[in-house]
Amino acid sequence: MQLSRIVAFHKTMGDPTRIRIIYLLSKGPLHGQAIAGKLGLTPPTITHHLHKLKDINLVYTRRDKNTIYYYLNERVLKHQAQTLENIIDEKGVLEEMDEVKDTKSEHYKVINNFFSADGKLKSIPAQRKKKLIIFEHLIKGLKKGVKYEEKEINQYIKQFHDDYATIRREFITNQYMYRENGIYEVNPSEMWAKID
Amino acid sequence: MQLSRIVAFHKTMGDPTRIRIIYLLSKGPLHGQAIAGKLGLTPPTITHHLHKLKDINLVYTRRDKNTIYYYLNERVLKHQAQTLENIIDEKGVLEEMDEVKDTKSEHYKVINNFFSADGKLKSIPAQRKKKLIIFEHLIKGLKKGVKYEEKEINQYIKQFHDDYATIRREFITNQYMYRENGIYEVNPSEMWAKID
DNA sequence: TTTTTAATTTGATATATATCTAATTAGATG
DNA sequence: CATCTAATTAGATATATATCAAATTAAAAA
Repeated sequence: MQLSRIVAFHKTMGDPTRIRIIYLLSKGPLHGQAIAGKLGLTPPTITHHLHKLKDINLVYTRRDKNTIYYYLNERVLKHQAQTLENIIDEKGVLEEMDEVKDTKSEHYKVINNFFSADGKLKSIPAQRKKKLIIFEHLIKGLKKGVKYEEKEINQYIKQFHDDYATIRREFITNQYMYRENGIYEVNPSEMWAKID
Repeated sequence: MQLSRIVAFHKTMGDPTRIRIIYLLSKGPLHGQAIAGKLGLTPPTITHHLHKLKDINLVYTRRDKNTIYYYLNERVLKHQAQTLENIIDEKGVLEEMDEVKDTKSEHYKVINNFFSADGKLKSIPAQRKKKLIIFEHLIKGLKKGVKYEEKEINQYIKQFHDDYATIRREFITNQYMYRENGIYEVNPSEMWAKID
């Protein structure tokens, strides 16, 4: 898990209105005006918060005629809860912080050049070496041993770049993941394409 | 759990510097200037963050001569992680938002009644059953297989309640821990006093 | 007592953000 | 097309906060 993602999650959770929204949605989907009504706030305010909740992938939407229903993505909540516990137990949670990766390393530079301040991928590097560094970075946001559906992978990649199809394909090509019957899973790192 | 406590926790966690501090402390206690050095920030900034971390009871301190060492309170992290998961499992995590409080488990209720908002133990329950629930909760903050000195045990208990001597004695009486030559260690849970 | 060291407080600055009203957009329906 | 409805955007305001330099405090050492 990347530091920026952990921070983004908690920052989003650190607001009473958003916790209330999550609580409401945990009992079933609702549309915007219903949420606004229940919380005594205006629709623009709700839009504002739902946008932030969508940014961390905690809600998703389904449209029915003119009305958009908001659903809670419980998987993300569970996953973040585990990450919290793992900060203490596991080494891997915040691996990017270890001093081993000194700030002058090439990896760090490439990542800094291609990711914008808000964590989005500005473009996909043309150079193979840099491209692999970026992909390796992205793949770390996925859990090992977890089976993902294709749309989950798309959703995850879309956080960083619109062209999720290309990146998803590259994940397979470079053996960061494998696919079986439309189910994706992260490969052990020994199988990944070699950067040097 | 009160809404305000959940929000305060996540608001505090929603900052990269504080996550870094937590990560550093998860590897062992450090004093202020050491943290400042490792993170490339000034002591006032670290003070600022440590104050916020103390507000949610996530760190505690021990003074050694002129130097104050900061310790991570892992129990609080675990507890909040559970709360996160329980938001969706309708265990009454946000009871103040919902009139239906009966779904709460008895353990949960007792813990909520006897712990104050900032995680301190308001009093030691008189009823044996409740008392054991509280002790079981406290004992989970200690590591299994680790040998503690008596003053370490005292230090740990003092985070929650001033009368550490009584609680430490109860730990032994109810077989949550055993003592040998002044060294304490957590017993396997089969040996603990039975609550029902 | 004087000096040293670590931590804290104070005050300033820059940035972020929660909320509202008013205006606009996107679909659906007549 | 014209109208209705739900959602979003734009712009404004008020509040919070992360950070630093400078000044101050607290405890230990000399």
